[in-house]
Amino acid sequence: MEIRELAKRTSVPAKTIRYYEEIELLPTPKRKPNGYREYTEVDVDRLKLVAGARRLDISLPEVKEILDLRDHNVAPCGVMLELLEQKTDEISRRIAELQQMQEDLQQLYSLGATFPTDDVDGKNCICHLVSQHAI
Amino acid sequence: MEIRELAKRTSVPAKTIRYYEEIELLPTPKRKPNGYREYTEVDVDRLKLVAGARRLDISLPEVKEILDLRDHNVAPCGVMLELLEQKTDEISRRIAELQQMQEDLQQLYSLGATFPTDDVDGKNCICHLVSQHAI
DNA sequence: CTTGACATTCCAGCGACTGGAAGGTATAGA
DNA sequence: TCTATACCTTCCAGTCGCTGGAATGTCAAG
Repeated sequence: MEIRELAKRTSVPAKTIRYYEEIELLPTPKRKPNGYREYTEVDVDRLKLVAGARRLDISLPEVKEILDLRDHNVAPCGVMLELLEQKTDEISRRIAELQQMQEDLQQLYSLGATFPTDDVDGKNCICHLVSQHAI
Repeated sequence: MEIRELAKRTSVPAKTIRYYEEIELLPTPKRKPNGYREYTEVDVDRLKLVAGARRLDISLPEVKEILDLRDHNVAPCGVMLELLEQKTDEISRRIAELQQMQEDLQQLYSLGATFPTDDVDGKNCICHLVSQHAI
């Protein structure tokens, strides 16, 4: 199949597929006589793994690690499990950060909404509150 | 004061201050006879606003918009309030996304943990589950 | 007189794409 | 046969918000 069909079957843009090839995440495919890339079901499987991992916020170097194991006939399942656990932790931390930020924003907003909105920069300005919003 | 003190008083690295100057977020400062940048309290205030806004995940172009209003003696409080509201929405959405991802990860993990970890790529592999993790 | 801690400029890289230009190819219809 | 279109190819540049590093200059202390 040509790049377009691979793109369609994996929901990965053709442009991104070429990029993955460039960074050696995908192997260089065979070419048709006209120079077009030609893919097989094996490529579909490989790219689906990449796409699934990306959806779980797994980085390209991490995906590459998994694929490299597979390419050397080593089962990557252990590493993948570790990775999923690690991502879970990272995302928990990120959620907590965002929730804190959410609180800060809402507090600033409700305080700022009580101020006049025509103070170019006195103390009665939401901007002043933002300036004071230190670590 | 020199760049190092401005950095210290705002917790913004000197490197970042020069970068902000380059993208015209901060005005080009006066120079001492030796060529060193020289800052005043006005610069401290301005940079504190930038730093506070950044901590609330407000983008540099958005901060620039605020500063441009102030530079033209227009009170930016209205725009700032809108921005805070908008950020709150964005972050809510982001949190929801991450929570969904968290669920997906945990589901995959608990299912994958019941599989053997030596399957190079049959169906009994966490990697296979990840591949199937479509949109 | 040297050491160290600053300062300056400029260039390059991160991550994960994405956009666009310039050109080649295949197919369908007028 | 011409042309429109919808692909394909390569290569270069840009996104965002910094950050690192090299090469060079300046200044104060010991």
